[in-house]
Amino acid sequence: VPRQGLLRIHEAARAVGLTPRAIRFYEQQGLLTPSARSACSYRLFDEDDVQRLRTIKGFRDDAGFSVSEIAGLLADQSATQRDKAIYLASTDVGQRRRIAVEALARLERQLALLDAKRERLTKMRTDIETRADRVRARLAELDAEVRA
Amino acid sequence: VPRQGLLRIHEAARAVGLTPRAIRFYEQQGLLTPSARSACSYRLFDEDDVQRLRTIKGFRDDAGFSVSEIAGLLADQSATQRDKAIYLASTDVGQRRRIAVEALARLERQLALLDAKRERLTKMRTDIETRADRVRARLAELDAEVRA
DNA sequence: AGTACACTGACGTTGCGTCAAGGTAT
DNA sequence: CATACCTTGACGCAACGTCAGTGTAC
Repeated sequence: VPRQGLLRIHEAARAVGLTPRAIRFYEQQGLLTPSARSACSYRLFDEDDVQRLRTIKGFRDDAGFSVSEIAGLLADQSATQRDKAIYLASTDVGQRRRIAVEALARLERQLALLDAKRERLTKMRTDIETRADRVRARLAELDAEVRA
Repeated sequence: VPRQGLLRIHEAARAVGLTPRAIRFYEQQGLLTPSARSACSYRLFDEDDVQRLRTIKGFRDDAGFSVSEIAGLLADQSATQRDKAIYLASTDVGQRRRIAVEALARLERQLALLDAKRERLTKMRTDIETRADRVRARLAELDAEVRA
C-alpha cells in the first residue's frame, strides 16, 4: 500500500481502465505530469491526476478524439495544474476569479464538442433506423404475399 | 463523365468525403468490392457502393469504430452484396424473406451499438456539466466576496 | 532471495498519407 | 502530346502493445 494515498502507475491504470503503457505515452505527449516521483523514481499519482486520466480516457474512448486533439482540449489545463498552486495560495480574489473563468471556458468548449459528436451519432442512428423501416416494410409486403 | 452512372474512385471519394487511398485500403481489408472495373482496370462504383462507403465513413468518424469492427458489422453485408443478385433474381418468397430478415437483424445490431456509444457520450457530457456547475458556483462565491 | 512491481528504450501493428514508377483517357 | 486521372507497391506517422534489459520494494 503506497504512502500518503498516492497511487503507483498500475494502480492508477486499474483505477481508470488504462494501461501503464498508455499513461506513460500520454505523459510523453504532454497530456499530464504525475504530481510526484518516489525515491526510486516511480511515478506517483494523486486524486487530481487520476481524475485527469479519466477525462483523457473519456475523450479517447467515448468521444474518439486523437491524442493531439485531447492535448489541445487540455492545453490550458496544464495551466490549470500550475494554476492549482497559485489558486490555493492566492488571496487575490481577482486572480482566483480569472482562473475560474478560464476553467469554465475550457469546460464549455468540451461540452460543445461533445454535443457535436452526439448530434452526428444521432443523425447516423436516424439514417439506419430509416433503412431498417424500409426493410420492415418489405418484410410486411412479403408476408402479405405469402398469405394471399 | 463516366459511363452508365458509375463513378471513378476520386468521384466516389468526393461524393462521400473519403480519400481514394482510404477507399483502396478498405477494399484491401475486405470492407467492400467495387462492383466493376473498367477496361483499363479502373475501379467503378455504383450507387450501392457509394452508400456502403457512406456507412463505413459514418462508423469510422461518427461512431469511432476500428476497421476490423466495421468489418464485423458489415460481414454479412458482404453476404448482402452477393444476396442482392439472388434477391433480385429470386422468385422464391421464402428466399427473399430470409434475406430481408438477416438484413434487418444486422441493422438492429448496428442500432444497439450506436445507442451504447450515445449513452457513453451522454454520461460524459453530464460529468463535465457537473464540473462546470461547480466552477460556476465558485465564481458566484467569489463575486459575492467582492461585493461584500 | 524470490516475486512483483518499476524504469527506459526499441521494435511491431493499425489506418491511412504520401511519394514513386508507370499506364491510360481525352 | 499534355495533363489529369488510374494502377500497384513501398515507406512514413500515430497510438499504443509488447518484449528486452535492468533496477527496486517487500
